[in-house]
Amino acid sequence: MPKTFYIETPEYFSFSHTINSHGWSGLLPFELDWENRILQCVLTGTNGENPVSASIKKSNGNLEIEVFGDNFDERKIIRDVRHILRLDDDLTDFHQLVEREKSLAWIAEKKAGRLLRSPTVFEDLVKTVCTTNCSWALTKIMTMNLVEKLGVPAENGKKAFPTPDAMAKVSTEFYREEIRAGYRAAYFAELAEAVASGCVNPESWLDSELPAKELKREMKKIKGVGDYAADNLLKLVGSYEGLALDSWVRAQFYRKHNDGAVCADKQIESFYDKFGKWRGLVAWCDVTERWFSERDF
DNA sequence: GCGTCCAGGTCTACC
DNA sequence: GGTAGACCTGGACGC
Repeated sequence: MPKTFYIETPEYFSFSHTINSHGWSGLLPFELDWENRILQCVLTGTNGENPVSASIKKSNGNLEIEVFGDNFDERKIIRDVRHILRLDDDLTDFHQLVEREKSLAWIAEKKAGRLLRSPTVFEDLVKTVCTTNCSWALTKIMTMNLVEKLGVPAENGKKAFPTPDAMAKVSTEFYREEIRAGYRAAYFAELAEAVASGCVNPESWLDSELPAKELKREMKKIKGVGDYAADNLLKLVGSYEGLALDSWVRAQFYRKHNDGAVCADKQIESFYDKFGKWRGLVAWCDVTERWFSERDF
C-alpha cells in the first residue's frame, strides 16, 4: 500500500510549469506522465539508501505525494520534493520585474519561473555534463545507462540515480563502454572519486556565500564543466546571473529576436542585461515561451 | 549502406 | 584573454 501525504504550495507556484520548465523531467529517474500531470521520481535516504518510488501531482491546490515502499524517512521525502520543485524559492522580485514587461508578463501571470532540479546537486552536475556537446537523445541515453547500470532499485524496480560512491567504484572504461559517455568517461570517473572522497562537495554550492562569479569559477574547476554547464548549475542552485548559452538557446534567440539571423553572444547578453541578477531566468523563460503557448497549460 | 554533419561544449596548447 | 583543433556518440540527411 502506498503512503500518501500532502504539501502546501506557495501562492506563486505552478506545478505544470515547473515540471515542464526544462528537459530534466525527461531524464531518469524522473518520468513525466503529462496526460495525468504526474511527476514520478525515485527518492532515497540521506546517503542514497532505501530508495522509494514516488509520484507527485496537484490535489486541491496542494501537492499529493504518493510513496511506494516501506522504510523511508518522511521528512527526507518532503525535503526532496520541496527541493526539486523549488517550493522555498522566493521569486517575488522576479515576478514583479517581468510583470513590467508586456512580452514577459505571462511569466508572472502563469506563476512560472521555478526550474525543476534533482534531489542532489551531484545528480544535476552529472546530468549537466551529459548535456554537453551532444544531442538530447544522447543525453537521455547516458542518463538512462547511469541509472539502469549503477542505480539501486526501489521495491517496484524503478532505480535511483547512482550515488557518488557507486559511481566511484567503476572505471573510466565502464563509463566509455557501458554508459557510452565517450570523452566524458574520464570526467565522470574523476568527479565521482572526488565527491566520494570528500574532496569536492557539490551540495555545499546550495548555500554558498561566494559571489556568483567565484562560485562559477569553483564549478569550472571540475573537468567537463565550462561556461554553459556552470551557468546552468548556478541556475539550479538559485543564482541567475549567467545566461547558460548553448546552441539551442542561441537558436531560439535568433528566431525570436533577430529575424533568424545569427548574432554574437554579446548581443544576446546585452539584450537581457537590464534584468540584472535575474537575467538568466528571464532569458530561459523568454526562449521557452513557445513550449507553454503550444501546449495545454 | 556509407559518408558527412552536427547537436542543449569543453579542454589544451599556443599566441 | 582569445583562438584553433581535437574530442565521443548517435541520429538525420543526402547520395
